[in-house]
Amino acid sequence: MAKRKISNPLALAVLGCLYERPMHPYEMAMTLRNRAKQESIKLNYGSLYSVVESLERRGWIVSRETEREGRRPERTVYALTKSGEVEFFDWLSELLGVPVKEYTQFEAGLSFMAALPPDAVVRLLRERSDLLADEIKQMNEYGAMVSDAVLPRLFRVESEYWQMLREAELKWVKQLADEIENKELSGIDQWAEFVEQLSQQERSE
Amino acid sequence: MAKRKISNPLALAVLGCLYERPMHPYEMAMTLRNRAKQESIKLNYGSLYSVVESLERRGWIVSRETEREGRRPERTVYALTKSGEVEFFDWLSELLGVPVKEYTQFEAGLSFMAALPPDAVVRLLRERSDLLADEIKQMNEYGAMVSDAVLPRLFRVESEYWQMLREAELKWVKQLADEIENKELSGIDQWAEFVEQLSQQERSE
DNA sequence: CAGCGTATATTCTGGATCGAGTATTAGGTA
DNA sequence: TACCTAATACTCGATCCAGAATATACGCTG
Repeated sequence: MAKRKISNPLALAVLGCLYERPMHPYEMAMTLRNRAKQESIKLNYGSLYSVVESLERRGWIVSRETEREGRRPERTVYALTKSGEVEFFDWLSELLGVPVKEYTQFEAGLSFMAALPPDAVVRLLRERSDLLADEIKQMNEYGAMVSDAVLPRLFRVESEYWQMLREAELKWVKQLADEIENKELSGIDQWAEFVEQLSQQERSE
Repeated sequence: MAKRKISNPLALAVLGCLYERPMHPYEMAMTLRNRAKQESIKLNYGSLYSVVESLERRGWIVSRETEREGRRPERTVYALTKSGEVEFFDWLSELLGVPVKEYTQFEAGLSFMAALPPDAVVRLLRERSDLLADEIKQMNEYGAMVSDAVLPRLFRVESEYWQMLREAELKWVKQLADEIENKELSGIDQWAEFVEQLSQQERSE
């Protein structure tokens, strides 16, 4: 599984938009926004235009025409090519079929958790739990608002996935906080003195 | 919560290493490798040196001495400063206490799932399940090998977290595949014809 | 002891990425 | 009608970062 030459998920979104019909970049951005896809694919204008450029270099999309309405800025409309369609399906299949390791910020934090005193960690994990619970509540409220008639589940599985991950995390974080508090975590007895020792060090300005 | 000036998690790892004792960059890399932290924080040499440089520019670390053993390449030893220690704790606390949105590849794939025919999606999700199950099995075997005596749980919570996420995903992916297969997903009746329609389009070379 | 792979330690380069900036028009309002 | 804000559409520049390249030393094998 060699690394894809273009790996920014935003490029997949561009291919996905053009799979439906030709568009200019700003229109793709609007389309993604309207469908709430920017919740699952990071959209920023700088990246959008540079990604479109590199897709064109690869020959996966072609610029069709540059139109202008009135004296608004000129806009370039792009269309998907045959090879672009192949790449789209191929990439999409790989994303769905093959799990890859992703690095999360929280994981990085957990890696160095032991540098903080146990009680501070418990406090932070509780704070995280609360914020996660809020977020989940909001997602539920929003989800209840959007009925199947408006947007069938088919088009919002990605947000269900994300919500599921957050719920799983919430449960886990609560449990970890409890385990630390109840001193059930192996290594916890050395932890406090370990932290104490390290905090003695002198630092230059 | 303004964006951190240096946001690469590898920088946190550098601060974390130097919190223990002064080191040169290559030594940090080895330390992280030995503790299997590169499983949760992406480590690559190019980034390591550039991150160290920018930490120095910020004044969070200082270069102490450049030594050389024999005629091996010269190496620069860095130490944490007071402000670096402050940044380390501050950053670490934020990572643990405040959940942030992260964009995963799979989510991006799910966002455009509807572009593939239902049966293809089911096949891909089953493939993913199998691979996830393998991965989980391997993590379990590895975890059983590493006893608490060797490496207390305190120092491997990050891998437990990751494993938990994968297990949750596995369960969810299986369920989604079943729902599609049993046509329980709302919108599924239009799906097939929607795909059919789009696939009719002509593409330039 | 010549040769080869691996470990040590860092630098270099070009492409990716992000946020901020620019310019125009449309629409609302006081 | 002059002003303000929001929307439209894109561009620019600075930084970030991955991967490859470089250079030396060590240890093993035949």
